Amino acid sequence: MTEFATVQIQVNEKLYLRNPEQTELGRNIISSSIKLIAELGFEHFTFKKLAKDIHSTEASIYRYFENKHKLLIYLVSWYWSWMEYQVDYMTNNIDDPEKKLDIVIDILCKSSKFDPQFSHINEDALYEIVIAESSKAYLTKEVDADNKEGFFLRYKSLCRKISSFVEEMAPEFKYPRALMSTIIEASHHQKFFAEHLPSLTEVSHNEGGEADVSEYLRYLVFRLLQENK
Amino acid sequence: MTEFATVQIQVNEKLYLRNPEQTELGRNIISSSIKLIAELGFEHFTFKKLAKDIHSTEASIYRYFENKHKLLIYLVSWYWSWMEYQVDYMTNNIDDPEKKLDIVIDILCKSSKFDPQFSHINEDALYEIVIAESSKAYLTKEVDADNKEGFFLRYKSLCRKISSFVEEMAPEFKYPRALMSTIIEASHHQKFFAEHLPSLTEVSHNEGGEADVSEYLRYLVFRLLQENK
DNA sequence: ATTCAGATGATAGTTTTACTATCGAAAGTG
DNA sequence: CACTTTCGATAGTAAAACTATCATCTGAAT
Repeated sequence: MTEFATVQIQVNEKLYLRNPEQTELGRNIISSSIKLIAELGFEHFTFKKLAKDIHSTEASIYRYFENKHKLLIYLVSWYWSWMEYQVDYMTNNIDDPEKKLDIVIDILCKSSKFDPQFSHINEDALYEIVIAESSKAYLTKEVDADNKEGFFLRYKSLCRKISSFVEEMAPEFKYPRALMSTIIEASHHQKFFAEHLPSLTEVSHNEGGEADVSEYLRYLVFRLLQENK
Repeated sequence: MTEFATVQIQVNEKLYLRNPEQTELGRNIISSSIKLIAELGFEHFTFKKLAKDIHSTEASIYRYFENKHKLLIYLVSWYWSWMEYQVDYMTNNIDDPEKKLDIVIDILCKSSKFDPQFSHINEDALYEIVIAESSKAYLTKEVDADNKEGFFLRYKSLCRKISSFVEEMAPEFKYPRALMSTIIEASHHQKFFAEHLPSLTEVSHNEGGEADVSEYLRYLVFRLLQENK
């Protein structure tokens, strides 16, 4: 624990049985699960493999998370919370909504490097998980029950925040929320397509070349909003 | 078998072990799996439940499909193939690319009623599956191998076709493929959000009221392309 | 120092899922 | 009528997804 003001990333308490941030084992679970899910994909990821990786047992992991789905929602929520913090931080003291949206797109596409300062969280691996697995967090039959529990508040909060920038920039525009959720989702699947199904997009996949996705999204957003100023 | 010219919906032969269209059991597998996946969600759907539903056995089902993931890809591919047929049919003899794109959006959002004429396929249930499960077909670690086998040709073919309309309408526009894949994906998740996470979109969820999603997508597409004529 | 609660590890066991293998009956084909 | 293909029936395996119990260790309260 440092004595510096640390960023507080908030996730819903109902997502875990014991707070993983507060113990060594908990932090090991988080950091190893990020590594393993990114590596194996969510379907092939199991608590048994996780236990083996951190030299612990399945039973111990079940004391932190009810099941791997809740763990996934936890990781994704953490990510949204972290994104929102970055948006707050980077748009602080900026008034021009156009500039703010520009920054948002950079953050979403990870074009900007922002020091994570979370030692046990591999941010790049977590981003990979968000791209390929995050939609599985809500694309289930339990979505309504999970939503009632507040599991998606972080996503909704981020979407609300960035759509408020849209409203500032283009008050007449009718679809700020829809556009921002479209942009968030598109930032993931366009990146996935670029890498795996390239004929579905003009966005190209260069190592570290995230500029492309953000260019596309920037074009899309500003074309749409400039008319509605 | 009728003697009328029947629509040929093509899916990759490697997706199945035995062609399900050619036997009674095969068609039962298809129609019941559509019903069950829509009802239970893909995660809770098993071959055991499917077998029970059609009064057959697991072993028999495994003679048609290697596993439930291939079955999902089969169903989704069938859907893309069917979409492309509808696009061909409905845009036939139409020259104006703007009009063609308008029709495409209607078809994607199912605003247009088009007689399926496939007795064993419940089109509405299949559409539900496409909305909530189709991205799971490619969001896996096996995506590159599956793509090499040609499992996603139907999606890519549809995307290629409708982006050619974009190119016709706005030859200067730089992202026809990306825009069309964005629109296809958005047509699903916006509908999902409208129903389950409504704060993520302005699109509203009225019974049968698909007009909303298509209105949003139409606005998006034509705003973007009208500048690039 | 002793006790006590909480956290973890070790072990074992259950149910369900995802398959694979074998066999025999039925049904259609040459 | 032989022959092949299809399907159902049954059984079995390996792994996944948990649940339960008990012993140990640690740190805090008394």
